[in-house]
Amino acid sequence: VSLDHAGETALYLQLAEVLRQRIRAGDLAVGRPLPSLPTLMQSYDVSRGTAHRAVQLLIGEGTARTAPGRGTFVIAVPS
Amino acid sequence: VSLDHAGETALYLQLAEVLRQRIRAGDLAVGRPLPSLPTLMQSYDVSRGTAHRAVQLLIGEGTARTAPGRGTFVIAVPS
DNA sequence: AAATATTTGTACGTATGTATG
DNA sequence: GCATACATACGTACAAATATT
Repeated sequence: VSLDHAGETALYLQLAEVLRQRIRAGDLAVGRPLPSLPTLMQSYDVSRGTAHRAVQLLIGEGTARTAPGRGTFVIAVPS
Repeated sequence: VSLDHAGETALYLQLAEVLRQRIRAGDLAVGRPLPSLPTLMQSYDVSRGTAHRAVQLLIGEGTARTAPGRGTFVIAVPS
């Protein structure tokens, strides 16, 4: 699953939606950590700031929660 | 030997080169540990991440090797 | 044997500067 | 001018491995 770097939709929105889909599909399960920012950066070819912004969306939606120094964990399946 | 915090060259690149020079000069001898990350942070006024990144460059070049929990040791003199 | 300290690795959050559309 | 994106750098925190007391 790759992002459209030339598209009209912001990368951080694309990445957030990809992550939501992976959670819905069970690829990223509740209680498990999201891929780290460095991993997201590599996997989707985005910068730290962009990866961070996407994850912050999920946190704002109540889908994930950050444990400082440990990671960001899935806490709910997004609708 | 101080780093140019306002310069154009990235700090981690400057620090890596300073360490290479110290190894070439024999100040940091083969078989001896590099300064620890906290020491590098203090000595050169950089953050942990910056110090770590510089050391990783030396490791990638085959100049140093990490012994987990003990330190990072000089294993070769860089060209 | 156990608690403490040191060192590394990893990760997050934030800020600044620069470039592009 | 503003939003987006990247690179760099800071500070902080937790875990694992090792060393010390």
